Amino acid sequence: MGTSYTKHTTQTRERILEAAESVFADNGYHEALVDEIGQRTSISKGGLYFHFPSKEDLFFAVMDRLADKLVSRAEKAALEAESPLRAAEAAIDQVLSTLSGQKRLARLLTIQGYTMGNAFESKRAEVFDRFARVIGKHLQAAKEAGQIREENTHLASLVWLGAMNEVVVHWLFADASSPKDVMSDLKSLLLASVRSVDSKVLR
Amino acid sequence: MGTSYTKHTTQTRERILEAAESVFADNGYHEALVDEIGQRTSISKGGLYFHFPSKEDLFFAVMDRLADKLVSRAEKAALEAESPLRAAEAAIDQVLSTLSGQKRLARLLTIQGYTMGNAFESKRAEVFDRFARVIGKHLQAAKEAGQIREENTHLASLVWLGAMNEVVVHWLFADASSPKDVMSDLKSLLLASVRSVDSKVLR
DNA sequence: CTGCGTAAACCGACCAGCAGGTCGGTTTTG
DNA sequence: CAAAACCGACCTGCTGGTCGGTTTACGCAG
Repeated sequence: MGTSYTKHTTQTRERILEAAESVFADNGYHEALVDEIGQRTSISKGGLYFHFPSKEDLFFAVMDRLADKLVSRAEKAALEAESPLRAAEAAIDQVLSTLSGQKRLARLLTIQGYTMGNAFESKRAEVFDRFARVIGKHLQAAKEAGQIREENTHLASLVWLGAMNEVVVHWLFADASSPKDVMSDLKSLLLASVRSVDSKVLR
Repeated sequence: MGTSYTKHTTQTRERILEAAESVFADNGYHEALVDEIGQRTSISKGGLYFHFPSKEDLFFAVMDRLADKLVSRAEKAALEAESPLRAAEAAIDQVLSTLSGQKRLARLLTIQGYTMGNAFESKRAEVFDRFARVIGKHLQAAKEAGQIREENTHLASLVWLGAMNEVVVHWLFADASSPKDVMSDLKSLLLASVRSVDSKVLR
């Protein structure tokens, strides 16, 4: 129960979301054509609109699904860490290495997400906030455990998130080394930004 | 010499750029109407298209102009600093406090800039790279002066830039405290990320 | 100073085509 | 057989760009 969707419907929705994800990732919101999603799915436009009321809603659904996947991955990775600070580290590690292998997703999340105009603003905020919260939660714990110096863990989580984002974007644009390759450097920078001066031993 | 534009033409161009900037900032690329730029300028569409070959070019020109302004401000501020690290600090300080007072510009630079779709990708890269380079230059100098620990100054500059960006975006979305108010916290985070462990005295 | 011719600057009604969305009808499912 | 799922030709609003024509600016000759 819970949902009253039939199995078939759910499957189809999933198929559509999958295709839509790749189309949006390739083209960005505006340049993505509903008809192309139709083609890649072998579902007619009418069929598509039976499942989603509008292109916009479809896009939102795609983003939500994506965020769900990544956030849960990150949180799962964080669970296995042996200290709060390590957990925060593991979270960004997970996200970054996932994106490293999937340029398309990375594009969708960092760049294409914006291509919608004002309507997307709140959505973008929502998705990024979810990530920020994951990081922030662990940083807060790290602070309480005395692992870090920084007081303003919320700000610190923004910094971490922003740094990740920029590294990914730079990789996408300048196709520089993949995020995975700079991971260790990046992590030491971010750790240094919050770590208490005398806690090198701790970690 | 140099340019063969008449004074009149230059003035008009400037007027158009000004109006376009605000229209784009308010609505993002796609939702911005050329006609509205016309209205705010009291210049007909034909007149607009006499000065700029397309909406896209106009947008690019706006972004370039904006980047010019900010970058030169940042570099000027950096000149007056007494050490490379301070210079880097001054640069981000300048940018952040400028944007603090102008939400519109901030939007244009951080969010709306993306709303173009694929065509804008390289432009975005260009603009952000200019900022990254300014920061990177001073960080590099700081490294050579032994002020910082971090080896990878290029990565560090991305981190700084990304952090700034995210702080601004978060401010815009969640209308949290203005960047100016978190400046000092932010700066200590960023400084900590690169500073050599025993250089507290130095700065 | 005046008139004039040329080119720059500007006008605004019109065009075109794209793509999101609709809808009456058909097929599938249970 | 009813409802859900799907089809795809068609419609329509929107907006960037065009273009023939008008006005303004300006150098120059009379």
